[in-house]
Amino acid sequence: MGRAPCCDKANVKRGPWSPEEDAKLKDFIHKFGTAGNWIALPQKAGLRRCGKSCRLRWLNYLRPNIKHGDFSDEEDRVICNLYANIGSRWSIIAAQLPGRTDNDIKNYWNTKLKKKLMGLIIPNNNSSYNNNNYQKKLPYFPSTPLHQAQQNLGPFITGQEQPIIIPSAQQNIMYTNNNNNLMMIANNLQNYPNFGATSYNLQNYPNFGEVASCSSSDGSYCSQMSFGTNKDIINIKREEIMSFGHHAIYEEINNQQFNFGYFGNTMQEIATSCCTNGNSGSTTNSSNNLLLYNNDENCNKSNEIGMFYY
DNA sequence: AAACTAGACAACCGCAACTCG
DNA sequence: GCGAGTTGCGGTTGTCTAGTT
Repeated sequence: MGRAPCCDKANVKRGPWSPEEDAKLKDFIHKFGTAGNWIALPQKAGLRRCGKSCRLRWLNYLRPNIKHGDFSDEEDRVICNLYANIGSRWSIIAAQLPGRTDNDIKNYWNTKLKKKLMGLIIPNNNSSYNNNNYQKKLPYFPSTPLHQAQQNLGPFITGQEQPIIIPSAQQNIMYTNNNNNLMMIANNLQNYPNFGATSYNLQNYPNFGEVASCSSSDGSYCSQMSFGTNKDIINIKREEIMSFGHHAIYEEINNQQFNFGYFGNTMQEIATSCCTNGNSGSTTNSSNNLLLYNNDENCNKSNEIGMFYY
């Protein structure tokens, strides 16, 4: 025997709300509030609706101070940063954007923002390679099935396009992987044109503008990594990072730990840390390639997510 | 002009967490 | 501590509309 339904579906109206229903619900809540019980509310208010439906309609559209319409650049930035950090926790993200609802943000992300970001990050393999076009040198950062990943990586593998060169001596690379949003950051960018290019591209994009930076007191190496927006910068000292298990970086939000990224002095170190944190990374042969995969629940390499040369 | 398609967004569903007796 | 009822959340589906064929 399953759970009892929350309402009698046969006698309940579904679909879009009419202005009359909206007015009834608004009027009732203004006069009596929700009385702490959404399930009983529709009957009291004279609505042939499910209590859950009433709650949703009120929270998403009828309550005061709801903001509709286009999202601002600042809102884009907040959504992107939070999504990169905590994933699809829409209610937490909505809490940071006054007037916006979780449903609104979820729809916006799924229909617009995600595409906007992917369009900037995935290289367009159809156009000719141009040394001055840094977009073409960006690492491959998609959340795509393997076959599509291979398709996109094809030109790199076959040598039709230049691979991304990451110096093996590269220090303090940070590789973040949160719900398939990936980015790669390195310190001493001025010494590494390719990473400088990556950073340049990301920083030119307002939503990633303040995502991350490395700094040190003497500039010789990265002793501290910052991650976040101006409002919410998290500084993690190198010693602290290295003291985390497997070089993984965690952040606590609402008493829950979220994986924040991986840290290592070499790509091998990053691969090792990825392996122990839900992904797997491997170095292949002597050509200094690094392949990263998302693991499925059985720990099989199921989804190629990135390929880097160094 | 009709049929079709894609995008946007509103609404629903199922499940887990929470509350309270 | 337990269980029923309720709420909150995130994924998914449904509906509407504008654009295209």
